[in-house]
Amino acid sequence: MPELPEVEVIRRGLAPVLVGRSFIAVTTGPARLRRQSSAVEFRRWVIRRRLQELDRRGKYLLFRLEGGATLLVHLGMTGRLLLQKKPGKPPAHVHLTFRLDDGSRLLYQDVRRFGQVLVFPPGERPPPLDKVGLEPFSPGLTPDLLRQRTRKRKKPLKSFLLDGSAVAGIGNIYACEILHAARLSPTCPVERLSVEDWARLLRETRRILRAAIRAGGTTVADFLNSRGETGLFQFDLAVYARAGQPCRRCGNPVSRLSQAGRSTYFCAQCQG
DNA sequence: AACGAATCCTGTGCGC
DNA sequence: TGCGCACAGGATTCGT
Repeated sequence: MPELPEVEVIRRGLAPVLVGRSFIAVTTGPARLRRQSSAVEFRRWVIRRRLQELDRRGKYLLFRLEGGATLLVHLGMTGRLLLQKKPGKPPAHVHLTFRLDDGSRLLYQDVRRFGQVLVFPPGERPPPLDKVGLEPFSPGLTPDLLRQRTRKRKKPLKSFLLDGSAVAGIGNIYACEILHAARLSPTCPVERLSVEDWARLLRETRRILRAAIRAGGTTVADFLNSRGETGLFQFDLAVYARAGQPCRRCGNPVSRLSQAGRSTYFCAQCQG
């Protein structure tokens, strides 16, 4: 479900409430996530540890705990982190419940169970982070670097954006929107892009991600922030899930094709 | 090495 | 109304 903007919206919602608090109990549900630490590991490294910082890398959330352990959360497709101020009837598909020292609860809910919740002891770098590319807002990410990294590579531009090894945090929705905004074809092999093309792509990437964060993320089906609220950026989407409807720039009907098993929405006129 | 495809899950919405 | 099928925002693993 959530891409970089949605994860960042969750981070910004949780950080002011959670930082400085400590976890006092953890409960695990009957069904396991794709990747999930054991209850014993959670108790050992998370319980009675104060939360010092809440960071984000790509689509990963990193809870930095007192003593140096890290709790890593990836929301997969349908994961949610929900904050319950007062104990109430928990919603369905809650797989983890963290109780806090002020009586509130942090729930991890995930219908499809594609998510990950893993704890890493102090000093251990979480392996999933090794494959995460540069942050889109990092000053080190430049058009020249992108041009260098894509020499003699024939991967279609859309797949390149999705795989996250160069630029982190972009998923299917924002890949489609960014390519449309930059007027670049999703099928174009990356080796054919000029430095000017990469500069435009990078500019539009930053503009769209920033706007989506400001709008509280995109809710197409499942996304809710930590307070259970939807985002608003779905009303600003130019192409995603709009096959057959007129392109907002030129009026041509939006096309749809399948790339690497995912739907790509684009305007054949604007993105030729 | 660098691609694409299949895979892990459940829920929803469509056509018949 | 019910059934089967396609599809859904991600990351990993496997085959070519």
